[in-house]
Amino acid sequence: MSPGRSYHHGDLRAALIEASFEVLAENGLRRFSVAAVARRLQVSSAAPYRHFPDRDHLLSAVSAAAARDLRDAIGSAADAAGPDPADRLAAAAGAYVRYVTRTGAGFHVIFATELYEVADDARREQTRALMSTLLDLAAATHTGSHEDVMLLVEATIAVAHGYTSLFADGFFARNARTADDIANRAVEAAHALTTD
Amino acid sequence: MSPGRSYHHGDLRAALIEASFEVLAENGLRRFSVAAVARRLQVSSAAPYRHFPDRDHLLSAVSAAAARDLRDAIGSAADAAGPDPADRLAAAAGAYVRYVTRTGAGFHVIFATELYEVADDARREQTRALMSTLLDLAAATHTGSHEDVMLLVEATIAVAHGYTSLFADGFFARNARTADDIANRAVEAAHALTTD
DNA sequence: ACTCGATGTAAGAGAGCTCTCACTTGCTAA
DNA sequence: TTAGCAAGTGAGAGCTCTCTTACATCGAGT
Repeated sequence: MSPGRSYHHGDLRAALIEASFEVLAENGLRRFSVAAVARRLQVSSAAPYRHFPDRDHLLSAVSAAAARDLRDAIGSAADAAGPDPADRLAAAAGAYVRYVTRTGAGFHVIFATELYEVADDARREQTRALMSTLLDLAAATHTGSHEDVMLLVEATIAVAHGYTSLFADGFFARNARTADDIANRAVEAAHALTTD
Repeated sequence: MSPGRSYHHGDLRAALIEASFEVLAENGLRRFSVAAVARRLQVSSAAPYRHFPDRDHLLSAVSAAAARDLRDAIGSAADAAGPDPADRLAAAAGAYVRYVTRTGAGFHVIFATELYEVADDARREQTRALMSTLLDLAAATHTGSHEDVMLLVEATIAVAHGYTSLFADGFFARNARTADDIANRAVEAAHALTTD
């Protein structure tokens, strides 16, 4: 226990979620571990289990927080993009790249298969809201069936997630791209989806 | 050791690479382990180390094999798509989705950051050849600088990889998509990249 | 002041993984 | 035929991880 901090942490639960983002950003989901999060906060490796019954419930809370923050980021980016519906949807792709390269928590975390069995109403609500926001942005671009709108959302996410994932895996390393470069290219590619 | 098989395997090296694909397809890169590959072949967990100095060198060999097979798959798909250059490049995206959903070994494996330090000329050559094939397909779609061609290849890969990655993470589970559905949608989205 | 519940710790069981080491087996070539 | 070597094996060291258990500490309410 470090001096200057009391025996009790204060808000370890929130701190665990925050530190989880840092671990995800540094190590990726592949090397995410409860132990690493505890180390980062300099608490014992048993401490997290006071707040989450197991690793997957911690990840579920991270997923919920990521869905909420990502939705905010997408909303802001869309508003900044102006009134044109196609611009607004494409801006969502850029926001996705920027958010996920910064935090490490993208759709692969938010919708991770290991969370399917975790009962967590907060997470369900946040992911629903996130999808709802994306569907609204897509629906504004053209009149189409609900199915078509969903397909457009999924295509936009696929573009954004593809760029992000390849960037995280170092695929663009030789070209020395920055996250902003990649985000801009994702915006451009996403835009192409609505003008074909 | 199972009866009917001699003490020596015959070609354990090749079998390890093949079994690695199966482990990747089932568990993903996240849960890939040398031990799991050895178990699948019913050899001792020490046996793989006769053929590969460490886990990363095994993965590097898998990467080389994946790059070679993926290049073949892309070449075949392009030829099947006919003469139109845009169709041929888009077909590569579909081939990518089909190959990677089947084998689990996509660009996240082929260009995995942990392989950057592994000296493996065979892998370097196969990845170079794969990129070369993609660059040729992209170059045929329009006259542009080498840089522009590279951007188009990267965008195409991003689309294909995004769809594949989300599919693998179960994002489309509720829509009950098959890999072929996803591949067709990737082709369509990739096509949009060349007609904007 | 005192108790009690919430939240921390230390210790460790049990599992899986990477990789090593000494030994064994069986093919190949002299 | 037999020596030598490539390629197996079993055992296990050493690491990290998840999660549990028994105990310690602190703050809040009586």
